[in-house]
Amino acid sequence: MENSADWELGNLINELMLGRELAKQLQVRINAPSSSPESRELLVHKIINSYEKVLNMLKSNAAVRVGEREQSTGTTIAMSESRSRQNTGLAIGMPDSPRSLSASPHSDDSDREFRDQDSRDVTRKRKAMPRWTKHVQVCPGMGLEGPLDDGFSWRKYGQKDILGAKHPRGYYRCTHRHVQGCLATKQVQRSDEDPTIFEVTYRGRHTCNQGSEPKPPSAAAEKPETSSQGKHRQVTSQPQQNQQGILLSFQRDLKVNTKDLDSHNQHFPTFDFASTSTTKPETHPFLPSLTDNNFAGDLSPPFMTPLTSGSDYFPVSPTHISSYAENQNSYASESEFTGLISAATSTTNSPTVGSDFPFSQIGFDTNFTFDNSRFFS
DNA sequence: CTAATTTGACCGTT
DNA sequence: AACGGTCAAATTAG
Repeated sequence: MENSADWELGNLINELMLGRELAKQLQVRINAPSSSPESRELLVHKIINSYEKVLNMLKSNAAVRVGEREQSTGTTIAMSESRSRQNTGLAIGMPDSPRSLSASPHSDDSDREFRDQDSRDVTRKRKAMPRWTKHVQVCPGMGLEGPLDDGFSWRKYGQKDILGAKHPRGYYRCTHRHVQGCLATKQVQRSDEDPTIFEVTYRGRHTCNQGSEPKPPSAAAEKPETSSQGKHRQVTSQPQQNQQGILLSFQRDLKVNTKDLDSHNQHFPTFDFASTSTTKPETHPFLPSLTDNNFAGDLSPPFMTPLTSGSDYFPVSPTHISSYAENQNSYASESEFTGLISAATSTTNSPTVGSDFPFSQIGFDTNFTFDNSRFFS
């Protein structure tokens, strides 16, 4: 954790220096009557942005700390996902209103009375469960395989249209829930702005021993969205790799999520999850390294494994941060926290980091976080 | 046949 | 009342 802290500190300093620089420029222009009001305005804008970035960093940092503290005292907090409702304007117009015309003659109103306490119980337990979100990005080119194969077997138990979200959210629970009482659960939601990104919210930790029953490596995929006709199968997967392996691939694939940034994403045509087969092995034809995707299956909340350890929040928001800032504020007010991780299936194309990363000029070290083993001190 | 998914209904929370 | 999460009957896949 210290490294990421270092990194954040570095960013803070960089950002502050940038702000100072901008302020100086502004000072110069103020004294120079020749400068246009527009340029001054722009500078002011930049300065404000700079401030906001810094504040966001600090806030999220504080949130992490609070989270850790609460975790260690036994009260778990819910780390909620962020729904960035702000659109950068380039969303693809995917006409999906999954079910609107369903008037199936299928009423089920059975006796739910005796189920009541039980379900209440369950939900209460649920509530106390840790929850963390990770952003997973699939690689457009490779299309078929879902990135969401995280090393566990999930069974879909529901899908819901979420208010304001363009895509429905899929609900999954551990396949072995009833056999082993594993209460792990996850939700998968495709990002609005960038369909290659999925927000995967995990909840609860796997208590099942998935590793004991190895399945052949599968390139199975999930397709959170269901077109009412297309059937799909979903995920089943092999046991976890050892942590080191995970760590390595994680390290390699880690990306900073700059959600609001990529308004320039070219959206590939179809992104057809539907065609993915499932439970069966099917090693991926051209992507032997597929298993790299499995890194964070049981990446449990910060307190469980070093990998996520609170450092998974990268409040990096380049140039336009307006919407981001807004979200940040709402986290703060709700005292919630979002871990944002964008992990790509391929290192080869990473639209997010790099070119437009603002700090790069000041020497941004891509190895910043996950190269140390003492996350938890 | 068994197992997984789909999908409307139910229920707790906000 | 609306929303999000879950349940479970019906359906589909293997």
